Amino acid sequence: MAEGEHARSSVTIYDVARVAQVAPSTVSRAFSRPGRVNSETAARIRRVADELGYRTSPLARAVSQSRTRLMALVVSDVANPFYAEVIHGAQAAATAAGYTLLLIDAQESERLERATLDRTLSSVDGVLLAGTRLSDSAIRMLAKQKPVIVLNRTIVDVPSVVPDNARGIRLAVEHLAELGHRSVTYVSGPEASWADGARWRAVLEATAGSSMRARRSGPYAPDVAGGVRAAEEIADRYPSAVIAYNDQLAIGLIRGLTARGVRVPRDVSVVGFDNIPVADLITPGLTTVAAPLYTEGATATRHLLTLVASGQRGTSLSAVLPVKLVVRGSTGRRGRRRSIPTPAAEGDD
Amino acid sequence: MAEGEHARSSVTIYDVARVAQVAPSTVSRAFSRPGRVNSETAARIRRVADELGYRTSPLARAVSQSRTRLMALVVSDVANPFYAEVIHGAQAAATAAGYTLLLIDAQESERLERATLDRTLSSVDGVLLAGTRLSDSAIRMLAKQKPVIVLNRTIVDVPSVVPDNARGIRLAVEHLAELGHRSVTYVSGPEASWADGARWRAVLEATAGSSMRARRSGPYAPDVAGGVRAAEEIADRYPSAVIAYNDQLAIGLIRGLTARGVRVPRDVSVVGFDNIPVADLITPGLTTVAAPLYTEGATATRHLLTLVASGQRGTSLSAVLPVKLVVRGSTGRRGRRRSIPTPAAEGDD
DNA sequence: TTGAAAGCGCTAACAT
DNA sequence: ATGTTAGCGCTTTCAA
Repeated sequence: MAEGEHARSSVTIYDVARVAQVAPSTVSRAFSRPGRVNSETAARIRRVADELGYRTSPLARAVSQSRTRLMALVVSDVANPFYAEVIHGAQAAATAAGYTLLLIDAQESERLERATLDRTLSSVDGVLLAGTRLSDSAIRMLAKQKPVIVLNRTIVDVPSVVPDNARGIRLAVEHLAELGHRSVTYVSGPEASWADGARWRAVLEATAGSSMRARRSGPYAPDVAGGVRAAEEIADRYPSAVIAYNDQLAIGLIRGLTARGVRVPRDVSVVGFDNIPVADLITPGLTTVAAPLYTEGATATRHLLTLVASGQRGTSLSAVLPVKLVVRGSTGRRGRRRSIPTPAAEGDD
Repeated sequence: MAEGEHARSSVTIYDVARVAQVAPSTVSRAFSRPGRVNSETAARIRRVADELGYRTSPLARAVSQSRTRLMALVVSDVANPFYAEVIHGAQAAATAAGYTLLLIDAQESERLERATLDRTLSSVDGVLLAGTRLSDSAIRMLAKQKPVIVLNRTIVDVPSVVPDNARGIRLAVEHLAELGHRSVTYVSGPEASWADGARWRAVLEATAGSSMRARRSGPYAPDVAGGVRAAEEIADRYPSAVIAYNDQLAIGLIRGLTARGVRVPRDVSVVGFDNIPVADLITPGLTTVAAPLYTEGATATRHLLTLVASGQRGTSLSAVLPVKLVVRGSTGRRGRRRSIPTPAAEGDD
């Protein structure tokens, strides 16, 4: 091998076969179906393979088997801590099953997402859509070609994995009610988001029976900057309690509010959603609905691989994962409000 | 196609060839070397391909070309925000070059890393080692088989991309000196870490000429928990200024210190390294050396693909990326110390 | 510019 | 239990 160059073509199954004095197919069997070959022959083959430094070629195998042991994981922004946890779970489950992850970061661009997915689709056994810009119908089309699981969104005929949004929001609302709050504002995320709709509906449901009032503000970008903007908009007639679409929005909200002299939780209580790691690091700590991010990724992956293995399109493979409320410092008893001119219409907060 | 099943075998190059009335090889050319085929024929082929819904198979192509357009990205923990940024940059650069990322999360396990890499190696054109448990020699071996770039670490004969640790630390030390600090403690990360060694050495160098004293504490795990532990150990004779191995350690340190009644920055100034997004979200904001995380990922990827394209083992492709100091609230003037029994030996802090 | 044929590394179907 | 042959989808000689 010339200096400065990489190893040429690798050792093939034929090389092993020749040295081990067996047919290539036998070598193949020795590696894929060890049971179907004489144990002595198998041992000899393995020994020769080791000596020669033979490595099977997953790609070549994939071509002849049309089974790649690769799965695509699509997110809209890898750097988002929400996805980080999901990826972590997906990665672990995939590795455990002998699968490898193809990471596709759509970078918030539908065009890029389609293009990349298009290029990649034939190389994978299945697709996990953790964060996607694709329309429901586009996803249904996709699901006709390959096994697909969507995360954090439900689509007719496509299996999904979602956190129990309704219960999470209910827990949050109850928590606020216990603290004496009589009204809650939902600070919403992206308009088109299924999760946002689900959460807002849950707020309405959770407050319906009680004496709590629900309002909505937004939409805002589901990041810290979006939260800061939200704070600007609600600062002059801020509510006593807020539930934000997600943690990042909540964190931005707290920042923006604090910067304007509104104290959290003294003046306003803030609840987030997801429980990303930062929630515990900021001051005050963020009270939030803890979604099992890691588990979502892992579960979705397992379901996907089940689908792959069965070769069916099991739409019944959806899951709703349990959530819980993590109470930290950003929520507190409803206090006497500082005197701020408030529209007369609102008498109770 | 049976209901509930996925699409059978896809449209091949042969199907297109038959319908377009040309030889398969011509279709192949039409897609890979458009110049080498009559433009009218090419147009016809493209039209037929579109009508039939033909998609090239990257895998089959890879088998015959031994060029997969896949690259492996190895990290030790996807959920770590440090890697999140790096992955982001790598992903963007890879996509831009028509490459797809195979994400390998070693989950802090060398065994798992070796195993996964082993399984995957033949499927990729190159490897980007962003966070690895592998030994220098193991990496050199690896680099003999495929193009490799290491991040945040330098290894003889293997091209790398690292931030300018020395300059970053120097900036931090100068900043502390200007604030009146006369001594600095370096809270170190993992013992085996190249970056940790580099940073500690940089602390020594930066303080060498000046009147500053340097001490070292650790090693600690490079995460928030590690920082909390570090706080426990240094709390009773805490220094006036600290530089931590990385941001997570610094954040944990601040937490632990604060919990023990030591105020930051009033009692102790804390500087981190990396400038992960959280650094700006905590209270007080973390003063830190900003490493160009995204750029590191992108640069490393570009270098890797250059290597792949050249087919050479260019060890000269290493880069040291510029850093800057981001001053936030965690550093301040050295104040009068509260009376805490301090070993008499230390008179100046 | 195009076609025919051989080959990439591996697996599957059919023999023996 | 093993060998023989054909074939996965694409590319690459080599001729024409």
